[in-house]
Amino acid sequence: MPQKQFESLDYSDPMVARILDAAEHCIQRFGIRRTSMGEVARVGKLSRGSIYRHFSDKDAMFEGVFRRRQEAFLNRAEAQLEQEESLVDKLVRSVLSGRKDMQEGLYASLAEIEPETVAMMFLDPRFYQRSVSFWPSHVRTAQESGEISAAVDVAVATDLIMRLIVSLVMFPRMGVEFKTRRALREYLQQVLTNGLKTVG
Amino acid sequence: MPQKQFESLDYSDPMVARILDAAEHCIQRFGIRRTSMGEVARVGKLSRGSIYRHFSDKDAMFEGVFRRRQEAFLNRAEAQLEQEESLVDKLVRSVLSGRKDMQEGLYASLAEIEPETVAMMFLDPRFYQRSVSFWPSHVRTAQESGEISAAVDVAVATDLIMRLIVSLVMFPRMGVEFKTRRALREYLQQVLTNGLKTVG
DNA sequence: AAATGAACAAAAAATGATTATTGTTTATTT
DNA sequence: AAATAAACAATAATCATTTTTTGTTCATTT
Repeated sequence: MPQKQFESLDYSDPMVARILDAAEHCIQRFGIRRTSMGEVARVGKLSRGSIYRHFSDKDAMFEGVFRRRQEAFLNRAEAQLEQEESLVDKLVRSVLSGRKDMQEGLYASLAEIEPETVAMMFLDPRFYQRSVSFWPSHVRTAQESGEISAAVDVAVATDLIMRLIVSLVMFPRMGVEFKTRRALREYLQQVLTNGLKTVG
Repeated sequence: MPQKQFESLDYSDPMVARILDAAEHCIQRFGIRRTSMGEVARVGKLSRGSIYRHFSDKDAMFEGVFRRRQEAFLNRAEAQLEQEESLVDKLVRSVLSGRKDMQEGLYASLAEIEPETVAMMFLDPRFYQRSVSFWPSHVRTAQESGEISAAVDVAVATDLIMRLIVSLVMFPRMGVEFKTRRALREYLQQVLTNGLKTVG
């Protein structure tokens, strides 16, 4: 019987949920540095010992908070993306969701208190790993519908998609600012289907 | 007579050069936080007053160091890019130069001492502004040679180019790792000329 | 004219004593 | 069985204090 490689947290465990809820609440109020295990215990109305039963240390607990958030984000994204017909529309949706999450979500409030911490997270390649595994199925669907070429390697297509999304979320403006949904869609349409060539 | 909008530093002024040399030396040894104006003066064998004659404050001085570095980098890049025949080759060259600079240059040594500072710099959109103005002429050249379409807006093409370079320098691996020069070139060729379509 | 050196108050950083937090353990409770 | 509460040494944060640094000024030197 093979061992599980990546034992995921059981977010349905009510104790785990309570811990993460409390920890997340603390992050929003005080940031990571100024939050103690005692404070999390107080907020969650549980004992410090219980936290250490579920998380090896402080880092693991906070990592759990962000993992849960990201998982929830990806689940919402997955549902949203089902609604979209084309790969381009999926990208547009992802960029807009990503931007919203960055502006309103947990990262936004943490960025106000500890911008360097957020900056470090964003530059950590692991931050994007989970999202990478999200795209290949959508790529294949787009290949089947003929939206993109079946000859292009799925991993390569996924790579480009991720780079575009990450870049457009991180830097709303690079050379051009795509203010409207339409402008963003046009841009992504162009890049995905033609690169910098136009089809005559 | 119109006022100069962006008064650039006169790097040829020997006093300015001495200050920046000393400051850069200090950054490499101690980082930004642990470097004092007195230390820079000592290293550069000049008076603290002289520094304040040329730079309004500490921030401006360190900004000068990085501006000079970036200007030098762009000048070298400009020369290198003249050698390359195609836009794709220019991108490949830029990515490789960028990666080298990040691994061996001033940012690399600062990242060892103050990673958060470097992370903050990299996420600051201003960091890329200078480089953006670098590309339009190359885009037009590529349009004239027919490598990319003349119908695509120069600013849009520049935007894509910048996003690809920044992404590939910042994250050598996203979905795929492009280890060889050839693999990187193939990827960029595909993206630039066809997007995710293949030309039949 | 530009660089220096010294003096200065205000701000920031280093210091060291004090307090809080961490991660572990144990006995006790639910 | 899982959560709690208390105790514990080791580590880390806090705080008041001292020291350094900053940015400015001005008389002196190159």
